[in-house]
Parts: sequence; structure tokens; C-alpha cells
Amino acid sequence: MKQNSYIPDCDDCSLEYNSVFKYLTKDEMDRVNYEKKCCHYKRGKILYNEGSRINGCYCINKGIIKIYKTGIDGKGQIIRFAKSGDIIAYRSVLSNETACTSAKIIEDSVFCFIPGNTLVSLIKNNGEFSMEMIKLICRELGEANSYITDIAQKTVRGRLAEILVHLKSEFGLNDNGVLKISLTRKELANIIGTATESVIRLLSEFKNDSLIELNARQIKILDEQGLIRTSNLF
Amino acid sequence: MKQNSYIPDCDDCSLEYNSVFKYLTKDEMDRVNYEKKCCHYKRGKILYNEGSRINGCYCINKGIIKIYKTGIDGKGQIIRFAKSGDIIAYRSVLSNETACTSAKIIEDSVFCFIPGNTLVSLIKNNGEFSMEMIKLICRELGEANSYITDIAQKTVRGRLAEILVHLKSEFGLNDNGVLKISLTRKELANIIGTATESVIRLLSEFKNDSLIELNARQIKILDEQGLIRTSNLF
DNA sequence: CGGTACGTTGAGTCATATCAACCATAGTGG
DNA sequence: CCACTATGGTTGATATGACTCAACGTACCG
Repeated sequence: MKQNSYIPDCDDCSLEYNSVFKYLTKDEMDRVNYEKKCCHYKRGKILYNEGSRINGCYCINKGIIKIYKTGIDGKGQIIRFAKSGDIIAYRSVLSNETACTSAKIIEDSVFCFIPGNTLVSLIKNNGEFSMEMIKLICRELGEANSYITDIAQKTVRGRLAEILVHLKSEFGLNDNGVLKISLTRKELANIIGTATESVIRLLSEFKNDSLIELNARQIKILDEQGLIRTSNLF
Repeated sequence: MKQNSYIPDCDDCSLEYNSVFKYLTKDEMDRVNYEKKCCHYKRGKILYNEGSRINGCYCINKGIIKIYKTGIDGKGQIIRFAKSGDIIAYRSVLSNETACTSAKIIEDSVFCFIPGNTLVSLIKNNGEFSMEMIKLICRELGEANSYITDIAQKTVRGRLAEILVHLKSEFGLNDNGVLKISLTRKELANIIGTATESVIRLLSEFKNDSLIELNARQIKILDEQGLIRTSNLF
């Protein structure tokens, strides 16, 4: 891990992104600042792999990271994306298991590594922080549960429409109404658990229905309500 | 909620089922014992509904409870089952949201209601307990993530085979090799997200392949390895 | 300039959903 | 006590969504 010139300060970072770390005391914050290690990674780099033992968590300052699993036959399944202010890999550290997911940079990132011991000691000694950590994990669990229902019940078409809406609300649009997050067709397919070809076909159907506009990886949302309707069709 | 004659003691219950509550101090345990409320519910009764506000969690002493969501068009999706020693509904309490699932008794149950305040205060004041709570939630999250991959990538056939194996390992078999948990075809369908008819057809295929034996709701596992193989077929 | 990754389109196939009919059982109310 | 109704289970016929395989275009990179 190469240390780079720019190192975010935990105080600023946690405030700006409203992360759980803002519940730390001054002393605790200093400790984290001292013990953390900052890294700059470019698109394509892998942070950790499924099955590996990780002895700390990563706090994202900038960029986007995809968290995914590899199923039988090697097909990838994207579980979620992490962005500024998010913490990843805490699950393995806290439950003392090997990683159940892999993490790959999909947009150049800056993040800090916080040793597991530090995290555990914060949880055990700071009730407020601990409570906030729990809320965070519970929120993630709630999302996972919803996703199970969606994926089990909706058609591929519905799931794709839904994921576009979801990506909009999570990462926003740039000035021309184009989704800020840029994914390959295959990545889109791996979110909703389908074949690349199906994504391609459905995207162009959406284009014909004037729901979106396509320009390579640029996806412009034309009719969000229409997408929402599509995602809820039986 | 009718109080019934038999009221489990938290000390015994947490030790017998190895639950997170065994990390409480004597005083804390007394408090929980004092503040909890014990209930006896029969099959079919609903504990709480999606969308309702719950101000406490339930600790299961006996029985089986299904936790499910209702999708669009009213189709149910079973998220998981809770049994002796499990805690449910903690997510809504801890993250201060309304319930994202419903809970229904599927095998006569005895359980205790623990007020949210009590739970939160235990988490804030007892670092060990808090850490164990976190481990528990992380484990549930890990399972949810795996399930997302399975459901997105496996065929209905594979999922059904898998769920049978899973039900065996979670609830065990009785003396004649029959799954202890008894579910309707529709419930099985709602676990794996398919149609009742498909479950029926696949179960009889499994019977023809000598993987299982059927007798109404009694499912006898004949060839667990075969089921595992079936569940992993691309 | 050739290689590799990504994107696109077409054709054929298969697993699964849907619709419909039917039987068995148990519970309900007149 | 019987008709009535609801619920669960089963089977068959049919429709179709989505996957797979295959071929080909394009862009970028060393």
C-alpha cells in the first residue's frame, strides 16, 4: 500500500460524510487518526478477496468500491457499492471470520485502514459508538432483506429498472442527467444476477420506451417514474 | 398477550441455548428477568406485522417462528426462521425503524418480550454484550448476503435442494429421518421465491431420483449428498 | 499491429410461470 | 347432520422469459 501525499483527517472526514466515527471522543479520534493507514488505489485494483483473513476495516474517503461474491461457476454477484463515508470489511473483523466478499475499486479511491483491535476496543468502550455501529449494520441487514425479496420475486426487467433508480438515488446524476456511477454491462448484470446479453437487450428496450438514453456507459435517466412503474410490474 | 403458567428463567434459557444474554452480569440478568414478559402463542398467530412499530425484541424459548416480507402483488417471501435461543425484531428496535418483516408462529411457541429501552441500555453499558450482539447481527448479514448470491444464480431446482439441506442442518431430523420442521408447499415456495406448483413438481422429481421420500408434509431425506450435488449443478 | 475486453444482435432451447381443473380435508354455520 | 366454504395438494397444457451459444463490430493498449 503506497502512502500518498494527501491524507484525510478523521475529524473532517467523519463530519463531512456523517459517519459513525463522529460519535468518538476527542481522545478516541486521535487514536484512530494515529493508528489508521491511508491508501490511494486506482480503478481495477483489488482491496481484498473472498476467503482472506482481514485484520481491520476500511473507511472510504473518496471513490467507489464494489463488494461482490463469486458464486459456483465463477459468476460474480455484486452485493453492494461503498462510497465516501462508508465502512467496509467490518463484518469479517467483528465476527472473526474470513471475508465473505471481495472488494474491487471501480472509481479511483482514497481510504483508510483501521486495525481490527482498534475497532473492537472502540465498540467495547464507547456505548454510543457501539450503538451507532449496530444501527449501521442493521440498516445494511434491512437492505439485504429487501433485496432478497426483490430478486426472488421480480423479473429481470423489473430488477434492472429498479437498480437504475437505486443507482440514481445512491450516486446521483451529473449536470446532463447522466448516472454518476459508470458500470460495464457485465457489472450491471452481476448486480441483478442475469446474463450480460439480457442487460443489453433490456437497456435498449428501455431506450425505445423513452425511459433512458444510452451513450456507451453513460446512462441518462429520462423518466424515473416510468422506471419505477416498470420495476413494480407484477 | 396471555401470561401462562410456565415462564422460562433467562439464566437457564440463555445458557441452554447459548444466546447473547449469557454475557450479561448477574444484575443485568436480574433486570431482564424482571422486565421481560413471557408469552405462549399457537401456530398461525401473528407476532407482528411489516410496517408496525415495535418497542422491544422477542427472545424465543421454544417453537419456530417464520420471518417474512410481503412483496408487490402480496406474494410472501420468507426471510428466515427463528427458533429456541434466537432473538427477533431487534433490527427495528435498534435502528429505530418500523418492522421490515412480519413474524408468524409456525410451531407453538414460548417467547419473552424484552423492552427496547432495556436492550439499548444493555448495549450501551456492557461492552462484551454489545460486541456479541454485533457478532450476531454480522452473522445474520453474512447469511443474507450468501442467500442473495444463491437466489440470483441458482435454478429453482438447485435452490429447493439447498433449502432442504439447510432445513435439515438447522432443525434436524426426527428418529425416522424426517425433517423436524413441517412446512406447507406454499411456504417452501415462499422461501425460494417460486410458485407452489413448481415446488410440488420438483419434490416429486426428487422423490423419483430417490433423494427424498414424501408423505404429505413429512419430508424424509434419503440422500443428502445427492441433494447437495443437485443444489450445486450450475 | 495483434490482442484483449467490451458491446451488440440473432437464433434456438429450456426451465419455470401461469392458468385451469380437480380431489381431499377440515372447519363453519344453519 | 349436511351443505358450504376455505385451504392445501396435485396434475396437465400452454406460454414465455431469460439463458446459452455463436458470430461479429468496436475501442483501446502495449
